[in-house]
Amino acid sequence: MKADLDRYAHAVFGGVLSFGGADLSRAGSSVLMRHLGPLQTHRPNVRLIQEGDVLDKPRLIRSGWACRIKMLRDGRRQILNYYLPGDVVGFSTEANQTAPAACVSLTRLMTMDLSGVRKLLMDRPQEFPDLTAACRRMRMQEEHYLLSQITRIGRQKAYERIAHLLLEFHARLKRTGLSEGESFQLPLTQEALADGLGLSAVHVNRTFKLLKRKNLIRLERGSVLLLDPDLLAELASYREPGEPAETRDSAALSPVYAQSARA
Amino acid sequence: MKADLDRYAHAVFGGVLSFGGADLSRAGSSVLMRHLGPLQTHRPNVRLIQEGDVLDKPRLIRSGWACRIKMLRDGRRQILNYYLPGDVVGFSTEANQTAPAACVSLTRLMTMDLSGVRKLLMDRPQEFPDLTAACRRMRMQEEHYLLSQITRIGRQKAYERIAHLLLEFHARLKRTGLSEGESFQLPLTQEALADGLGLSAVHVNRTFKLLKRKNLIRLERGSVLLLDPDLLAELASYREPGEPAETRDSAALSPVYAQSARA
DNA sequence: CGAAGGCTTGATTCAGATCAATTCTTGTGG
DNA sequence: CCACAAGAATTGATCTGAATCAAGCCTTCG
Repeated sequence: MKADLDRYAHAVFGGVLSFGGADLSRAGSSVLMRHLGPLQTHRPNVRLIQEGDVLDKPRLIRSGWACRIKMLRDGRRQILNYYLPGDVVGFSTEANQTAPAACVSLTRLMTMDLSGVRKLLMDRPQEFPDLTAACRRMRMQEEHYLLSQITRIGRQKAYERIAHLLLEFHARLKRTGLSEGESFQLPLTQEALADGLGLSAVHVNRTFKLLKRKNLIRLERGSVLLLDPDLLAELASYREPGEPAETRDSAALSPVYAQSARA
Repeated sequence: MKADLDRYAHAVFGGVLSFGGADLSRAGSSVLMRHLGPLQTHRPNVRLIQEGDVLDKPRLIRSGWACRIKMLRDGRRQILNYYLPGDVVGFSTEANQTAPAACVSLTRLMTMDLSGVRKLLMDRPQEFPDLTAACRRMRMQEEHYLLSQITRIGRQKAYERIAHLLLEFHARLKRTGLSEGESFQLPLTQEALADGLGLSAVHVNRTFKLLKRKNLIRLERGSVLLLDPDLLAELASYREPGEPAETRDSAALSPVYAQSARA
């Protein structure tokens, strides 16, 4: 049991707190281990963090999915980002920082308290350089996902959004060892996807149908199989984090200004 | 001229690096002053930072507007966030951090190099606690704006998006002293707004017309007057940063789970 | 003055929302 | 093990907000 936990924590943290395949060292991982709190279970659709809460109780997600949300007055819901197993919610190494948005579980969830790790990193960060670096990569990751989210919902079609998000999920799960080849478990309802994608649940359903008809994906009992990841990536303009953009410099700007005179 | 610059820098930095009205101290501000690089001018629609660039050349915007963008293969453009006078672009206190997105000028721009300040904060942060704190608030701000952006384009109607964004601009300019009562200069083309709002330029134009017809705003020669900020805020679900959400807890979740059994 | 970019407006189309059933799953208690 | 209740998923019909296409019309500004 202890050994099992150990292996798991290393895998998860190596994947999630690392960026671009760089793993947490064995040492860092075991430091982590010694400061993990007990496992805790949460029901689906429960608020883990309220908007405005002080971020002093970070939690590592061991299993299940969560997200951050913003509500509009009339009940419309926007999911800002998703948290997958291995992700950390409510984390900040700054004192008194508050949550800019609420965090809720989307499925049944198992989490572990990370307050101990947080304390370590706040009190003597220089003693844990690789944990500190991992935190930094984690923050960069999160910003990357937020920017992707904006691009998806701002400028992409329904089928592009879905393809793009599925590719993101696949890549993230792969890094924590939770995918099997080109398939993975997707425990979200179509409504939860819709609220992240800026679409209606009905349209998510229809777009799934379209992607299935085109032989791009297969869906069965909560699992997704990407039948043609390259084509999907192509049609969703998907890029792995770190993968450089094609530099069509002129296209980025109004054509007129591609050359032009002084300011 | 020197005195003028001094005053300006204090005002701008006090506003922008501070959060919720807390100003940079006179001391911090003057430290800053002594480490500002020379003024530099940039034409409109010029790339200041490429995606992937190392973030070692932060710049303070003295005048003009900029933004971060993501391009899709076919030329669609999504503006991720806007930078206003007083904002800082390309800033990171971490070594070797790279830009997750390109940054371009939207108007003619005047900026000042902040590499000196960055060096200070990386080498001896503890000597400049209020600058360090200001950086933290700046990061929080930026995340707040990204989350607002997601909510706007994900779940709001065109008129809500525009109202919301105008209110955000007004609040941000007010903090740097660049608004006059309920009016402010908006030097963006409707296309630049459209690319941030996930709309077409034509529809932005029509929605402006609608808001004018409803006597909610007035537009003239690049300036915006908010005729009824409270009503605008109401209909756009706009909240000032820090203002708590109404806690309609049940509405945030599927109705069914408002009470319910064990996990 | 002239040209270019930006703004405005009309006409038309279309992607996606909404409304309304129906069916499929899944978990539950008897 | 079965019946059933509650969500989910699916599908059809219809509506609509916003995109697109296409002109004109203002403003700058060199």
